[in-house]
Amino acid sequence: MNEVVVLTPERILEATEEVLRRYGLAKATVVDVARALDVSHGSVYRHFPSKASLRQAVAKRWLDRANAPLQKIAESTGPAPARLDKWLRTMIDIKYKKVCEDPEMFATYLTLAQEACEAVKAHKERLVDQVAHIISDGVKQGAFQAADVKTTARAVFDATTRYHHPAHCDDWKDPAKAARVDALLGLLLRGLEAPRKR
Amino acid sequence: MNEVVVLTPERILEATEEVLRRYGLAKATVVDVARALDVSHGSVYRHFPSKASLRQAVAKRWLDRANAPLQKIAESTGPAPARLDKWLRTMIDIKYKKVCEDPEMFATYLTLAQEACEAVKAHKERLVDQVAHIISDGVKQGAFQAADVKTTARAVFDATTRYHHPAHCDDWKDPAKAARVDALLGLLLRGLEAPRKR
DNA sequence: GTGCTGACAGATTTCAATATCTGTCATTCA
DNA sequence: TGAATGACAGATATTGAAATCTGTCAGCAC
Repeated sequence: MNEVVVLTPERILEATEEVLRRYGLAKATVVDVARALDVSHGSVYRHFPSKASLRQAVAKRWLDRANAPLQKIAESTGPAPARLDKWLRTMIDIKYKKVCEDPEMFATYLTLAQEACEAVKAHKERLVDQVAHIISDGVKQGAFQAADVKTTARAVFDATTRYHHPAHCDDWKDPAKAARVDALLGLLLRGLEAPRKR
Repeated sequence: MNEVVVLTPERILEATEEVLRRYGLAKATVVDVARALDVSHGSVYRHFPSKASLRQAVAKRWLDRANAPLQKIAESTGPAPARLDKWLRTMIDIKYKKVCEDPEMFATYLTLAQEACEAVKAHKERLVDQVAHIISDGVKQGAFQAADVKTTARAVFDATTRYHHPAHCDDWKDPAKAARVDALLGLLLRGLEAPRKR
């Protein structure tokens, strides 16, 4: 029963992540990936048309993994204000933990993400939709006021940029971060709960 | 009356900006600056101890210039909500115009600012103090609610990061920007005006 | 004396030769 | 027949020698 191990896109992505972790973004080559899988580099090109597309696929995988827990919170039930608070704090935490536990890999993913900016745009769109979903629930529950849910969701997402956008990750070790996040989320939630004028 | 033109720090900074504009950040050398002033490069080192300090001084000048109009608004009188709105929109506009009218020079200043991160920190502190000043007026006027003015000011500053931090300048040409800024500022002002719970 | 110069040492950058990698494809192997 | 190979051309990265720059300082000029 000598199972022949077939070369799948999934296995290639796995190996690519390993190579990126080991060699770093700048030094990782398609030849390295092929070597890790014990195949010729031509075989890799049978599954991915270019090195760029391989990198994109790695970035996409990473974004999908980051998305899953947030999706879950967005789709849960209960009072919207607490849910939005939790969703935002979870997003902030996910990013923070990622950068803490493996800063080099975080930098790698960051660069990959910049290259795959279309995938990032789609990812952000999904996140804003999740916020919109929560806010929409909040409006139904009478807890939130919002003229345009999607626009409001985007405003909330924009307002927290400093704590989830990787460009600001150097600031995340600020010891006053927790207090600043509290102040920011408090301000936003009060803004959502407030009656709109005119 | 053959006035002898003396070499001042101010003249050196002027020449340095000119050299940066002409050659770009990477290629600009102290020798170039000296040549532009028609002196030996040793003379430049009489006024600035190092190339790094010269760059820092250029960055500082730039930050100070950007600060002036905002300071004016912060110190003016009248209803705080409108003043805060104007202050934030002015800050956003200043950055936007800078990046539009000369993107290369903006990139240059951005790198200089990263090097002179202490000066940037001080600059941001000044800006937050201006926001705090406006919010403090708002509280006195009964228009705003704020437990801790400085913390609230920081939250407002943080919340607008996406529209004033240079890391996001690529997003500033988004045609929906104006609408998104409106939504964000509206949300923040409602949050400031809302009564605090508990 | 004060301010500038220009020659210098060590650090940094440039440049061109060399090595490695990306992406293709005719050929092999099961 | 369809996946994998490995040799290849053109693109990209590495390397080390040469050129340039940074920062210092003894000496010159006013």
